[in-house]
Amino acid sequence: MTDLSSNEIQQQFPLFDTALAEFIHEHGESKVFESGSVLMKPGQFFKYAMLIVNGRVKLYREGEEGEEYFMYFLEPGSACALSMMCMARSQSSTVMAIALEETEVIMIPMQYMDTLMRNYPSWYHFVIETYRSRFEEMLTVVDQIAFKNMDERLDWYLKRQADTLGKNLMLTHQQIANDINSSREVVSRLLKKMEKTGRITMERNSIRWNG
Amino acid sequence: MTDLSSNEIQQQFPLFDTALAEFIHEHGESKVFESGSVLMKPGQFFKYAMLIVNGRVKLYREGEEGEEYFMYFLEPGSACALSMMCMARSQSSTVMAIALEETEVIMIPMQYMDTLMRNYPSWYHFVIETYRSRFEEMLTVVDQIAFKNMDERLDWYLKRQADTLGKNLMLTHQQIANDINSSREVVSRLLKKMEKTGRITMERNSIRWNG
DNA sequence: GTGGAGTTGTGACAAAAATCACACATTAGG
DNA sequence: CCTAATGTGTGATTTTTGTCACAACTCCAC
Repeated sequence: MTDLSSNEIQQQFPLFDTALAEFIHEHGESKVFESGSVLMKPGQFFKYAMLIVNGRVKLYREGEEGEEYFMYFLEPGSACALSMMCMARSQSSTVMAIALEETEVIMIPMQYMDTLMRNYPSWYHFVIETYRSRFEEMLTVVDQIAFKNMDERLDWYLKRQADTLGKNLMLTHQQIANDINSSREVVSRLLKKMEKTGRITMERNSIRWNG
Repeated sequence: MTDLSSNEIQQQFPLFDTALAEFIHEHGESKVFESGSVLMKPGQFFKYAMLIVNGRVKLYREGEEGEEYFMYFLEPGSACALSMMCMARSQSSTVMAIALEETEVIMIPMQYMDTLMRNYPSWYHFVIETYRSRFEEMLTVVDQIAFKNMDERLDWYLKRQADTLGKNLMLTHQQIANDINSSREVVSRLLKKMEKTGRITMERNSIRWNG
């Protein structure tokens, strides 16, 4: 039983019909993740599908030698595609998800997946849409790293951050470098250039995106 | 109505139960793509889910300036995840799929998706598994381009080619360079090194993978 | 205040990859 | 057999990115 009423659920997830919202209200479990806590980590086995009600989650890929690469954010009203893929524990490395703020989640136990799929058409529409949008997002990530140079990738990275986190980005150069798998010095220099063109304004520990 | 009997379908797609195989036999349409023909191209709108019965399909991403990046192969017994996502036409660039050999496909019209999802549990298990495995595959692609140098990426590329196409790879250096978005000279030099270590053997127009 | 940890700026240099400029070999087609 | 097209090898150079070294600045804790 979730903390949210079925009405509130339907409001957050507009694709759900009333019956589905009620089912989820009945069988889902509410959970709150503290800012900074791990929702998902390499090698994990999933027992729940996770729906984000509130807050913000960052997903990134970890390499074998501890490298990182930022993939995308999960926002309220979306679901964690990976949790729904009911993945078996994976190979060497997989995906890391951490809460950027206090994040409220509805956890739906795996055992209900069949029922949901069979009896609630709006559920599988939601599932398909979730997969589709994440897949598309991954494709744009591939585009960037496969085809673009650092300056363009950095620009794109900042744009995405600003789109979901707001124009005032509390990020150090080092954090950015980690997210795009570059080095602090390179990021510093490129940011400097971007400041000259007026695309950003820099302060200590933060960057303002001017678009 | 497909050319294949429901028995043959079940044989190719072991996850399908008998009822599903019959439904697909009934409502699917067989189609053969010539070697080299395009199954899917940027900006396309899908009316069918595609199941690969025979042959081999190569999927790659196209960049804005005509760059390419090889993503993965579709093999018999698998489905095109993208076709099943019922995508709306996409942005600037998306995915290209071409047949490497004569390829036999079952096309299932989109209008049956709801029925299939609702009444054939083995269908959505298949769909989920298709998404999951493609997503994982995309993640490994990201790993390579984000974290690895050209020599490792080339090695990984050749390994994958050998895994699905066999150890004798009919590829020119230029084709390889296109697939991994590098240049012919770089590929030539790296191949030379790999030949010295015995990992491959080179001939004109082909490379033998020795593992 | 003082000290120290964390952040940023910058030059010099190294490494990886792309590009340029050819030479030369193989093969297909007349 | 000759020629043109295609494929391959290799040095030299440039561009891009990563690395190293170190200075300077900010801020918090003591």
